[in-house]
Amino acid sequence: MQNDDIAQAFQDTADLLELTAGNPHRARAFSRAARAIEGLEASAAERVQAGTLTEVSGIGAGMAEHVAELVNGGSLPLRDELMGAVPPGLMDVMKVQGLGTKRTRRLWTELGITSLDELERAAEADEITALSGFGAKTQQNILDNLRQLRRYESQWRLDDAWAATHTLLEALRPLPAVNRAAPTGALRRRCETLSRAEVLVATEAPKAVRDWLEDRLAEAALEDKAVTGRGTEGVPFRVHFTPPSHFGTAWWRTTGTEEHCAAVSTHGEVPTACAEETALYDRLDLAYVPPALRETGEAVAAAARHALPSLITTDDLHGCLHNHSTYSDGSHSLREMAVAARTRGYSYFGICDHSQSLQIANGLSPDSVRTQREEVDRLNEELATGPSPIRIFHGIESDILRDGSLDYEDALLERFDFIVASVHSGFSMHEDEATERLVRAIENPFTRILGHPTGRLLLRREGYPIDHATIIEACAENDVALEVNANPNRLDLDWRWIRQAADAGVLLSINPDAHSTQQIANTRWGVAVSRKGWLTPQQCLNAKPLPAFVEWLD
DNA sequence: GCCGTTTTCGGCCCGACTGTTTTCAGTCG
Repeated sequence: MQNDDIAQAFQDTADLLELTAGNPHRARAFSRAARAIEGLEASAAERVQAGTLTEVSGIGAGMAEHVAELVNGGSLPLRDELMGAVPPGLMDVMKVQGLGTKRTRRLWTELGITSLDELERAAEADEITALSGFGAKTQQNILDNLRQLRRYESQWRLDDAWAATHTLLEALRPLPAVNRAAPTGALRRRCETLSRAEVLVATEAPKAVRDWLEDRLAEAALEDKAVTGRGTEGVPFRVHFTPPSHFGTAWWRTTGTEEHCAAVSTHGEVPTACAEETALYDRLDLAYVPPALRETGEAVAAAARHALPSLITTDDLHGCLHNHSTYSDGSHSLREMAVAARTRGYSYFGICDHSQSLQIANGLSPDSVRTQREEVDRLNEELATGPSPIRIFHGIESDILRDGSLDYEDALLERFDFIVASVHSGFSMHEDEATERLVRAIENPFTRILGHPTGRLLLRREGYPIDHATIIEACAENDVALEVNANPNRLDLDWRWIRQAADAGVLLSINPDAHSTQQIANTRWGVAVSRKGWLTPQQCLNAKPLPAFVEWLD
């Protein structure tokens, strides 16, 4: 059992305790334990066996016992018991933005609402305003956010779809009937969200594979040349079959959008029996188009001129900027984070904890900034030698305040090696308001990178609206890099704007926004979507080798 | 249910924002 699964069970327990009017402090303890487990580097399951789980702050004997029950028995009795005390649809109601445990409880106990459908009906019938504290505006917000949630719930995040696909492929590939199996469709194109995961299987014995999938997938349904169903975590799948001799053609046809495939077809008759995709593009005298670029027909024109760019890869990255530590809301110490970055082959590392305004994330006071500076200096002496030295740059993720200013006095701002400026509060802005706020931050001489430019959380929250062209222009004029936040919840800047930014001469910085050592690996998602934005290593800030990065800072 | 330089009880992350009511509760980050 993974730490994330355990953390989810604990967070559910916390919510259920509040929904059933249990002790709110006990609920908070479960919430705290969930976050602690989520941030663990080692497996919580192993630590509970070793008896070292109670060493983690926030986990006492009781929580360790709950983890043991979950790991050994596969379920959490307290959660199951609480779950039995509330209607099954109530947890869905709480997913609506603006509905927490208290309002959800009142909707349930006072209006008898137990599901999303009932909530929608009650809001449409203007029944919710009958509750004291619920006005017309709240009712309309509930309705709007419920419909937004419905749109989100038919979509899956790339990382979740990827994990479910990995699980399926690991089981599929050893089957004797399977010659080859690979991700295809939107998943292979690395779309940030997708409606289903697709897999292509090369086999001489499709019936055997279909029978296996019918047992393996939930809600399995057979189609002519495919099987659909749901895999782990409910991710919807479509598995296509092809004879091995036609694998390349089938892979090509299932990967690209219709628009891309049509554009390729204009260059000649597409061969039906290519075993490899590369042969297909060769036959049409086109350069091989990486799956990331098969969204539109645009790349095909460049492929015809054999002028496709050499897209960035994770191996091109030398630096890892924008990371958090225990100084603010990270799970690992500055030293652990820097060493983890070194282990992953980076030659420089940027620490960018939260600034003072972000109290919830333990934002750094000016005193903490100075203490952290001293530690950075000490670590830089320690880690500068050895076979793989790494240099730490002292940065900060400064909040962009309501008026567009940064979060410390200039005298302190100028002491950082670099500053990532990001918005963390006051999201409900009109486009001109948000754009002006960001432009002011970009024009601040201490800002070097604009962090997660729209603040979106994929399938959870829309970003604030910005005029991308104006932001890009301001970044170009002020030599400020744009972040491609690589956290799979964000992937912000959206890849659709990357090419325009790069063409305007703006450097893109692919930043993991890591809050733990494991999350340094988020970078892979940032690289994946940057490739969709045609990004080359030359256009990426942290693909610069250390001396060039230092030159850029200076 | 956790924690402890008030150490076995008593408090528990903190401020902005929204929509409501008219001084505040709930949610979010």
